[in-house]
Amino acid sequence: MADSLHDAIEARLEQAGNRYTRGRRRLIEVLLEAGRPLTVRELLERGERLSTSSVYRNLGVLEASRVLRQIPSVGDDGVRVELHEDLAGQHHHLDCSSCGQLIDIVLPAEVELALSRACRAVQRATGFRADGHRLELFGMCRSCQ
Amino acid sequence: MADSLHDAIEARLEQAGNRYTRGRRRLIEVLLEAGRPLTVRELLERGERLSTSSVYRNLGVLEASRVLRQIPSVGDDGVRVELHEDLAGQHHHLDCSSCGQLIDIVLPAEVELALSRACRAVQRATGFRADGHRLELFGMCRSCQ
DNA sequence: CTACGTGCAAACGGTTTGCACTAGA
DNA sequence: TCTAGTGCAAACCGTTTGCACGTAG
Repeated sequence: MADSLHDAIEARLEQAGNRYTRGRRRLIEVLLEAGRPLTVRELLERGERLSTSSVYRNLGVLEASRVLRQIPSVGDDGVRVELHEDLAGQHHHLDCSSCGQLIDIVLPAEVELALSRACRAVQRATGFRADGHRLELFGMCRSCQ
Repeated sequence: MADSLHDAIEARLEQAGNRYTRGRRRLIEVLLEAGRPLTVRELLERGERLSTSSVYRNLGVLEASRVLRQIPSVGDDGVRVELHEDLAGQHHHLDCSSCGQLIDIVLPAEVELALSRACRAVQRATGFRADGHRLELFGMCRSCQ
């Protein structure tokens, strides 16, 4: 599956003047295998031959090349990382307050539509140029209840 | 205005077995005066006689007593703090990618309604018990454009 | 050859903690 | 009086950086 995904990633990197090196590919593959946002710690644990500093540097490069996205978190386990929405499809997150895990969800089209309209309304009303939005539901996942 | 707000805060603290001390009151007043989410650094700069460790400890207490809320951020300036939604009213945030500031916004009731319905739909579909939601619009504020 | 990428170890900085002291009921 | 709260300084830990080496083009 998805050699085309790697091709798209390489294209974005090269467009930004960067290479799709082995280390960067390993990082992406760990992320794809997980199928959910991972912390840097999780990336390092799951990936072979990933070093801390290169992971952080590559997060910067991959984010600037619009391949990845960093998700802020209140917890003490640092930033989480996922594929950019252009590559992974538009989705949002459930944030379990008990186990701290993020779970991907896709909202009904009508809700996304309402959100997009709200963004444009805010833009007209406040002058804030909204490039995107993030919705997070917090609560407790099925297995933690 | 809003002695009743301080009364409500005191009630919540006492319900959780804590006191509404001077330090905690000073922290709340700095936050009220700002009228937007503040970082810990900003709290310390604006407040007289606030010490780092007490601020962090009090954030924990005030959050556990449902008086405050911490907002995660990707930036390097740490967590941001605002009044709990029960006290401040339901609202969301514009996140300027240039200056990093968070701006409060209130969404049209119809959008909030759609979001609430979406939460319940997710609950039925996935078993995730959603206690609340957070929407963030990112882009660039009027003065940074 | 030359610039980009990598790994190690040290530095950095936001947050937490140990401990002695203070204040509120 | 007695427990909760506070301030200082040190510890902690996620993240960044300097530097020497490796690698792709």
